[in-house]
Amino acid sequence: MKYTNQRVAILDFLKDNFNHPTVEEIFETVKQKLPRITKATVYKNLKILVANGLIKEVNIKGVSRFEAKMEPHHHIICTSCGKILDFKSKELIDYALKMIENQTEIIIDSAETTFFGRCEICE
Amino acid sequence: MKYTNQRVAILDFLKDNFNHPTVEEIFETVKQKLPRITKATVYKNLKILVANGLIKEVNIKGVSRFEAKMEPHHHIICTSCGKILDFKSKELIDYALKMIENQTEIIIDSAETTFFGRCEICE
DNA sequence: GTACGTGCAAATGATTTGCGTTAAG
DNA sequence: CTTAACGCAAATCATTTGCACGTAC
Repeated sequence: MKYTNQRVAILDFLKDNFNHPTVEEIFETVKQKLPRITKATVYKNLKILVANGLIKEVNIKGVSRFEAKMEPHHHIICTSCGKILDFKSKELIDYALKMIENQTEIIIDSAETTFFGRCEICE
Repeated sequence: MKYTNQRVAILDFLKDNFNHPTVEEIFETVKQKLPRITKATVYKNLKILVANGLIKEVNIKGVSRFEAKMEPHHHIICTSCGKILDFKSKELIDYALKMIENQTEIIIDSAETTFFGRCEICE
């Protein structure tokens, strides 16, 4: 994979942004640095960056969002303001895996949990 | 909400089908009973059935799927054959909620967990 | 220099919308 | 009877693709 300007700009943006931006938001921001970039290029690059394990794609309410935080973690979505918070808990991940291991024959590789609620500002 | 033939057919199909069908699959099946039904009608009805709490929408790998099983449960997806299994564990749900309650100010209403792994046939 | 990536425009696919007609209650 | 829902076609929106040109390595 070549580290082109476009690719690096997308990566840099995601490394600094913890709001789980959508394709549209990534495109609009990167466009400010590289005005000639197109959405097709953003799409192609996001796919390649995901495939190379440099970013993660999360689907929230049918919308694709991206993040550069690679450690396993959960997402909490405020159903009032739409904010997406990260929630990391190794205990919870381990507990879930043990639970499944005990009750099924299935070998789990990864898990994705999304919680819905109201954040401290909105409640 | 009126219980039209189309709506009842969709509901009946989902009540008997535990494979988390997509819009396309629902459309193709219901079409056999009601040949004049269109995809637009299926879309409109799925939305209304979700809004009325009669079915649930789950988004798996960017694809919308539907189910009539309303009790909270988790999904396990076999990354080899694509099969989607249900996994119900009240303990796990309670544990997750307690974990968040202890560590944040957020009030959680619901949670959606998707596990990725290989099923007993594929492993 | 070569292969991979870019930008553009066109294609595809999913979902939504508007509207005249039909049927549920 | 009245209003919500249907079927159809067109519109919209997200994402993908093909291809000539450009650039990272």
